[in-house]
Amino acid sequence: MLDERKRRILAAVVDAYILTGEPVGSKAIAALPDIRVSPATIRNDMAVLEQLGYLEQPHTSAGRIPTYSGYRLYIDELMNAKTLSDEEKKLLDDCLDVEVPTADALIESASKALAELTHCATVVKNVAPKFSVITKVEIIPTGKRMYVLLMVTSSGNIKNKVCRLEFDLTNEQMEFFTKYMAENLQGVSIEDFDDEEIDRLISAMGAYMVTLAPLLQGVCELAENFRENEIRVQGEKNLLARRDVSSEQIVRFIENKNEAFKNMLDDSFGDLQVLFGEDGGFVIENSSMIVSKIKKDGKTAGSLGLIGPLRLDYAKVIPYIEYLTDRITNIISEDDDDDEKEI
Amino acid sequence: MLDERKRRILAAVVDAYILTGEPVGSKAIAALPDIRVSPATIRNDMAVLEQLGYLEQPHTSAGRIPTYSGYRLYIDELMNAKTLSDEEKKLLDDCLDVEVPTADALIESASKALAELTHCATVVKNVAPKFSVITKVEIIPTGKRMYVLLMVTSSGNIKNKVCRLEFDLTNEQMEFFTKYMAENLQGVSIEDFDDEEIDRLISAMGAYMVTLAPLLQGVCELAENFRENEIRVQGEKNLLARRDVSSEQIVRFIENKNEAFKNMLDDSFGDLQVLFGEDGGFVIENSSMIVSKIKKDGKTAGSLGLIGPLRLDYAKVIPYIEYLTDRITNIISEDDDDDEKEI
DNA sequence: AATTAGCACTCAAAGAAATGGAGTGCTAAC
DNA sequence: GTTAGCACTCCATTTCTTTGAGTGCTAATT
Repeated sequence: MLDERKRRILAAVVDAYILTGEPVGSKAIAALPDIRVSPATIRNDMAVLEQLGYLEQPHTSAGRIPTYSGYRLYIDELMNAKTLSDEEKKLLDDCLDVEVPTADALIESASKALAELTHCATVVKNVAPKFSVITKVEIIPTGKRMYVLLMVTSSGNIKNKVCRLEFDLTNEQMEFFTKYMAENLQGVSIEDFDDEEIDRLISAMGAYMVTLAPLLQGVCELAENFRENEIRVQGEKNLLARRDVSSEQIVRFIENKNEAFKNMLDDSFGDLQVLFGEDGGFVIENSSMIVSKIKKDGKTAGSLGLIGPLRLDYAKVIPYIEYLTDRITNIISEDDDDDEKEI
Repeated sequence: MLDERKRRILAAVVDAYILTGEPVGSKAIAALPDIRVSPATIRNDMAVLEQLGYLEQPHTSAGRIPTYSGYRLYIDELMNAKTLSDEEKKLLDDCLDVEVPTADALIESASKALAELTHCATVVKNVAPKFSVITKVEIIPTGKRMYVLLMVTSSGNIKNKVCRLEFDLTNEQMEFFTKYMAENLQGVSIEDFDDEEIDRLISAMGAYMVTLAPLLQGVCELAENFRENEIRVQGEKNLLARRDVSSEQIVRFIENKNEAFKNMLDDSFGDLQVLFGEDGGFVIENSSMIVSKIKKDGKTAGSLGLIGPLRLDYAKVIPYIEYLTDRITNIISEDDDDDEKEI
């Protein structure tokens, strides 16, 4: 493989390129304190690194810039990821809003903070619905023929929906509905609650069927809302401000974010992955995306990601992301313990 | 004032500039079918129009472009606003989602449609809270020491908030709270419900004060949420894609939108106003903003606006906005009638 | 008196040529 | 294996030239 000196040189090239954005020449590398060979030697090594596909030249008489493989090797083996200082840890801890009632909101706060700290865009995928069950379905009359349906899940999320019915409900009907919901839906996983389940419920409802069917439809939609795990982007303006990234591609990616992320959290991937330029669904030239998984009970529950320029300060940013996802993973596991203790 | 020919020429210059974005020369104007004078004559007239401040030259040997005053005169007097064809009316009608339960959602749908149709950014200011009163406050237990507060207003809007209390509530406490809220808050205007009101309520609560104060705090926050009338922007990507508009200014404007809009709906303005470049709080170079008021009971209730390039197709876009706000004004007034009939 | 043809003039934008410099690859010496 | 030296390459920047659209003015025309 690569000897130590070539590895050093490659690392130095990537470091310098990330810092300046300019192609890096042999002279600049030779000037570094821990490199004790002449520019000529470095030129020879760089020629080898280019042949191996780690570096490339924009044109004959320019310095070198890293290729995707160059970045990959850098991230996997060469860079020395900065360990976070206590101050930085404190800063990140403070950003996490632990007072917030749901895991989703917690993750959201992390995403926001990360976007601000790194001046990049960030992405979160909500905690998967497989972890929550329905804890409550309520119906509240709010006006003539107007009712609010309310669904609460074990993860503390709430959604509501206004239903306009054809008729007003009698007290008896409302009581029946509430009781029926409590008996049949409490504890049901959001994931299992699909059309089949609905059909079963409707037909089992007997005499109330005709009147209450629209409400059940509403309940179904609420569950559906919970089920589609939202992907949210923060700080896209940070990206849009950069001129080395095409705003068109950014906008397109954000529009298709659900498509793009579909397979990205497959369990086959490791906990933290870095994508370059046009890996799979991620197509933003000159950019990279770092995605880190958030776990609960050892299973992937969601993810936190960062989209930035290709020449991103990985050594600084990756520890940030790792720390945040670790903290979140811990916090939502603690919550679990709490619940178990208390229930 | 301006004679007919000069008015024609000014209109022609603005039309052409809106179409092409290039400074307009005398020759191009002379080539138009309804202009029957020579380029030299047009040059003389354009020189006059320039002296009057309606046109300007980017540099000595270029054509003319409109000044702000030029655009203003064009919009106020010269352009022939296209009247909407039945097809267009139908298209716009279809965009309005009348099935939606609240006026805010209706306006939102108009905003979205307008952004798509015009490829511009749109802005909505919610229906003012002065039109809604509290119709319901509910508290729903959802877990150990966890409660959801729910507030519904007469305009059909719902907000909820999760409260984590120090202690669990007894049934008696919950009943008291619900009753107390119903007695004291139902029918209270969102606008009147401020800190003073809260203080009054808390001190009138007697023995329950200590336990229930945090809940009242929550209720207060909910009302506060309703009160801050949200300004939402749609289709900012349409603007960001344009290279003649500084994305930095766009982002800054959207960030400060609440500030910027504060005085913009003052009743001293007419129903439809057009702002250019840097009018008051609106500072996006090369852009203009059209804002149209939505009314209810003759009073300003909200507004729908559009932000686009300075060289916007006003003759097409203004009728769109006028039609939409008219329709919305009608729909939310109808609703009112409905309510009155039914109650 | 208003309009127009004609002409000299201006100036940005686009193209062409000249310059400078950073960086390379190769060879020969260390 | 490493390095100094040198010829070479090619982009970036500057400077100069050219082009052409458009103007303002004047004198002729209607």
